[in-house]
Amino acid sequence: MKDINSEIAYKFIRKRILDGKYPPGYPLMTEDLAKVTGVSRTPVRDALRQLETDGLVSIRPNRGARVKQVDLNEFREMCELRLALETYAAGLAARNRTPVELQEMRACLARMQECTDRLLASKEEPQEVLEKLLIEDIRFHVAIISSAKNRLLKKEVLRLHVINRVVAGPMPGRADQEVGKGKNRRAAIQKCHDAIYHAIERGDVQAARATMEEHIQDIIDNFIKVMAQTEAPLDERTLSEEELSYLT
Amino acid sequence: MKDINSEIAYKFIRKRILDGKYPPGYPLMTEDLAKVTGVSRTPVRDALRQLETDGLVSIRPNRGARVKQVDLNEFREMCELRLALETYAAGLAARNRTPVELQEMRACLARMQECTDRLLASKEEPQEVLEKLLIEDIRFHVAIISSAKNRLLKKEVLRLHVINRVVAGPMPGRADQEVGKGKNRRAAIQKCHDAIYHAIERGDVQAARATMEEHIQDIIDNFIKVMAQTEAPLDERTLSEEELSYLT
DNA sequence: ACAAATCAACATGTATACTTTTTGTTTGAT
DNA sequence: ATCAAACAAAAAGTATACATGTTGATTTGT
Repeated sequence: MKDINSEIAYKFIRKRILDGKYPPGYPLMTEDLAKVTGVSRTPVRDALRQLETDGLVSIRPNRGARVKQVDLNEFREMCELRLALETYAAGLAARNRTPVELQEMRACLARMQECTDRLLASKEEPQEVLEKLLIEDIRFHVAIISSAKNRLLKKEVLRLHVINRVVAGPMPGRADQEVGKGKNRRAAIQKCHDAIYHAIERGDVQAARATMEEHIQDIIDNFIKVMAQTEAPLDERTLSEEELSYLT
Repeated sequence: MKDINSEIAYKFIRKRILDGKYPPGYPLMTEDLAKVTGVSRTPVRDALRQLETDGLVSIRPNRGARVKQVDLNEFREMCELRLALETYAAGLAARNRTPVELQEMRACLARMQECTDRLLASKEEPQEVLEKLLIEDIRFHVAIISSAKNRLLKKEVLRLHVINRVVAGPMPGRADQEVGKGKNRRAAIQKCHDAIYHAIERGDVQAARATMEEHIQDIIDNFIKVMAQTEAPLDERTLSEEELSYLT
């Protein structure tokens, strides 16, 4: 991010958080991290601050840093943010997309269709295909956000996706959660994607928004369902007051 | 924010940025700030990082920090973000608002109406009334965001408002820009606010969104118009690559 | 005289010693 | 035996000295 050494620390810690080696709640002590990363405490602290703004770490004054734990309420809030941003982005994409971006989306759709077909054909659900499907799904969504031509919007959405990923756990085992389990569901998702694509292609802002909103809402509902039965909700309340400081 | 001393520095610098004493582009040198704030460079650096995540300061590696300058493109992007978030928030508010929150909104509307009436009556436009109008306007919007019951969303919107405020310059002189100049325009805004309120009151999600979107879009259009004739656009490009790091 | 390279100054980035705060344990009184 | 207060260990926060990089001016070569 900023400097050579703090960037080393940043990348190091971030990687481990995304890998799941530092799971949510894991205490991140500056001295230990300094030893492990080979830099001093100062750049480690910088890195932790940066990770805090990424939403991956929470720092409490005089009490150190931990890998962020997201309780169910905060998760809901993050989902609503995604919904607001990605829906709006789809509308922008319908206005601003270029031919090559449309081509990219079509390519993603085709590759996803291929994966889906393969899954429908075989009785088992090979992990490898599921993961490929997930990757293409992400690509598709990123292509749309990119077409919106708004870097801030894109950055924010990607940030939320990354946090989501940490909450959900590491890559292997995520695929079936996100891509959907039943064959019906998978077919439905494919249909959704098609609808979104066509709305964007014909420049229909309202339709792009509506279809995207429905799609994301569906993903989120499914995700929360899976999450609620898996995890025990953990909390970490910090009451606001930003409203007050805002007018002073 | 975090620690005692870095919080001192944070508040100190933030205040001056919002006051306009440190205008956009102003170089923020750690040593100078350390002297002025009475703390050492370390907490000053922390404060600058925090301000960077607030979007008020930009830090470039090995080249120091400056008060953030927003070029016209980035400003447009921020506006689109606001549009996405506040529009969605209005929809949530229509679902989640409580009676006392509705009361608060009505109170704001009444006070704004009073201001508007006073302005329509007198020939001049006393600065004091304009500022009161602006304050009530902000209160109204904050009340809506609060009713959405989403702290993340609210925090993000307030963050954008603060940046907007810095871009627009200090309080005196802003009022006429934001509140609108002509009497027609002011009446139109009042109508917009009423429409938004009624949609939220009757729990009409779609109408709340639609009216809010129209309203914010109108504010933004006006703002950009004023801004474009006032300022020469300045740039500060940093090419992304976050898309790449996202999949690794 | 102008361009490029060099050097000096200055600001940022880093390491480390020092201070303060937190946290858990021991000890003492009821 | 229980609770509380004092204390000790450890980690965060802070200050400062040192290293590294940037900037702009001076010098040198063509």
